[in-house]
Amino acid sequence: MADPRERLEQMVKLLREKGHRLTPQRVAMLKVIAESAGHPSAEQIYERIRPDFPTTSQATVYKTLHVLKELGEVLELSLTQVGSRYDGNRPYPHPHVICTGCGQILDPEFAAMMDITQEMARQTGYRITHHQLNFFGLCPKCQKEGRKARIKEGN
Amino acid sequence: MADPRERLEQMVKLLREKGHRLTPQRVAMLKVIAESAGHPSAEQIYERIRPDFPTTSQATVYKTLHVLKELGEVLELSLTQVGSRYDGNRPYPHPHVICTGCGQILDPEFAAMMDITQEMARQTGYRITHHQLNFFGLCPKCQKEGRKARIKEGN
DNA sequence: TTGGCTGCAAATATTTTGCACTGGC
DNA sequence: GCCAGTGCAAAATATTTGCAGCCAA
Repeated sequence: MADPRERLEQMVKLLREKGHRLTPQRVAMLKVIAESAGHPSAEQIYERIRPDFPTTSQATVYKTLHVLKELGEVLELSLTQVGSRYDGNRPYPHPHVICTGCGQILDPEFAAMMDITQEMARQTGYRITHHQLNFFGLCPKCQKEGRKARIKEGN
Repeated sequence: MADPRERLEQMVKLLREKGHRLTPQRVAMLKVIAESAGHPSAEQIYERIRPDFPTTSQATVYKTLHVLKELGEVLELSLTQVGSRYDGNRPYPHPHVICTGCGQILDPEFAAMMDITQEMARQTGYRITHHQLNFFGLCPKCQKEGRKARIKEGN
């Protein structure tokens, strides 16, 4: 994971360059996103800035997330059964491994996606712009504790 | 694509075996699913059986889809921006290539997913049960017509 | 000064659920 | 006849939108 301070500065700089305003609420959000090692939901981001900005609304969180998505500074992980999660550290398509027991999300190493994407483009004639690759299963801890899947992610 | 008649019989047989009832509405749904070359939404299935069963409700469609998912007879393709699509012909995880211009969905050939899944399991210690792999881009036709992406599928 | 941003509320869209009634087996 | 399935409506979820007032630049 990148250094949170650097990451924050990057995002601040880009927002400025693109003519977006840096309100205190927005900066607070950026901090949360830059510091999150995991994959927070909009709700979680909201809860984390609420202590400092009690009047903040979810709408503001969603609106800023939308801006950040458009600028390519966060990746939205669309998980139907759980809602969206946001990754501000690796804002480009990459695989995720998701525990259906406890909800933990990992970012495994996997370099071959570019080749596979090209093969798909060749096979279909599509001009492919992005992808999503998610694996679902039980993490080691949930296996040990005999936990059952709560999230039934279909695809 | 499998022969629709055979596919229908398969599903009918399994529902019977598992003690599910075969109501006329349900059989109509099974037919639609077995005959669909594409990836219909719940709504589309609903619209297709409505002429024959005008009082049918969406709830019934969703409930039957749920049963079929549990029996492993349909694959649910969770596309956040468009809602879920259902594949009754290849009810196991496989890649999809989705046109963000017109919504067309293809099922390309790709054999290596098992190996990749094993590699992910090895790397993370997860017991992986299923996955989703979607590619987004413009189909040849939309490229030619200069169409722009309408669906902005995140990941 | 001003237009982007905020925050509240209402709207949207999709899927799920409760429940009385019906009909498949 | 029993009970799963149906159909209507209401609920639950998650996200988006409208708009009046505010404030970062």
